[in-house]
Amino acid sequence: MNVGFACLSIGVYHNDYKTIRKDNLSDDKLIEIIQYNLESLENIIDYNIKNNIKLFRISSDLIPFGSSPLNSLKWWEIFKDKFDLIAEKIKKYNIRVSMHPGQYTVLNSPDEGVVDRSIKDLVYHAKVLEALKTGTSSKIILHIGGVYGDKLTAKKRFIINYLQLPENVKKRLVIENDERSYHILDVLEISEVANIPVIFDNLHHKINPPNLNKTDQEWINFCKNTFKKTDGIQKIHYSEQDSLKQPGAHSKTINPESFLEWFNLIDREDIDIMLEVKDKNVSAIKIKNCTNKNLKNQDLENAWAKYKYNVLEYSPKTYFLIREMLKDKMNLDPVLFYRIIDNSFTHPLSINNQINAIDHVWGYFKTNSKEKEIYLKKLEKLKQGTLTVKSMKKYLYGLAISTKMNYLLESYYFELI
DNA sequence: CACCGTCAAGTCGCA
DNA sequence: TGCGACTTGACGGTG
Repeated sequence: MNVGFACLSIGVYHNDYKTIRKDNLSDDKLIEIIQYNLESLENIIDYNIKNNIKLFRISSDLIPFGSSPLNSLKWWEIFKDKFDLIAEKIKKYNIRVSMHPGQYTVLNSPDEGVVDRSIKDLVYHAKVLEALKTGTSSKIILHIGGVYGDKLTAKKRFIINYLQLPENVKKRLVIENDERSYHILDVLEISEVANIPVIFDNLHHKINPPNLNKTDQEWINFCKNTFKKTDGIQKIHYSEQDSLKQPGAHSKTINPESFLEWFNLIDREDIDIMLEVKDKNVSAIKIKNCTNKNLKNQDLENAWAKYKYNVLEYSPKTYFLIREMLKDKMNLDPVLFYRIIDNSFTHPLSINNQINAIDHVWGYFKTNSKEKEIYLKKLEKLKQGTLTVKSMKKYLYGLAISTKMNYLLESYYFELI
């Protein structure tokens, strides 16, 4: 089983995607942004290699206006060297990459203009995966689209438009059940006719199930049959509901107990699981550690190094508890480890604890007396309430960047929660 | 410097 | 009929 995450990662410097508004668009600006975004992609691929993550979704934002006439650049030629370099890494480390066009790519719309733009968008996605020299197991995941008051006709229109797609897109396209319109049976029916692999999404399924009483395991095994040899091993999406938000909203983090309970029922090892969750790579590593039968103490030490100042900020008590726990190298319990950490984030924040964490982080910087003076002044303002914790953390983040303090930059302290 | 509204894409549910 | 929700960074304007 491989587990992966989508698009962005926490604790990776320069991993974001820039874009541009129509009003101030120019080729020069586009080139500048694409260069930056490819750098981000390479940084995340490097992160995945370092952390042995074999499944990853590339953001559609990689090339701004990638499928619009507003971008007429031959970016795959202009940046061929960079694409080749990233392609080599993806191949060498056997990372399965995919892409997932957003909610505005609707292949079955009754509006021809929308369909036309959607086809162009799918072609753009295929072009990225081709520029990265990936095989046809690198998929483009698409939802069926709208219903327009007549689902049967809308389904037929999806199939007709699908059949008109260029061959290189068809080879990569897979379809997924959504939380509103097309449940897993709808998607399997379309698959049956058009011969398209199906991605099962557990949360969408929970919210929008067909009128047929089957377990997730049964549906996942039905979907398995839609994957041909050239499609690679079966891929599914796993996410959990954010209890405070509207149905379908992804949780901040994955709860290992919930995941394992579900995963044990699925009872499959020959499967790739894409996690859809706010904390991205953090949950991917968490699930990797919780399912690793050969877990080493060092794995949890590495995980702890990234979490520790977040935990300290919320609960010094938990901070010392985990430190004690990790001293016992014989009894590794990753599920308990993560339960305690995640539970600490439910503690109310207190300014004293936040300042305590800030002081610990400050301890990393070997600074001159002038810088120390600036820090102490800020600290005083913080205590008086005239400076926010957010501003202070931003200041420390700037210091971490300028002093290349990788230990801090790779931690979750500046980003999580 | 921080914060807020607007923009851009397509669909659907609700006044 | 038309607006808000969904998403997210850019950007212009305000405090």
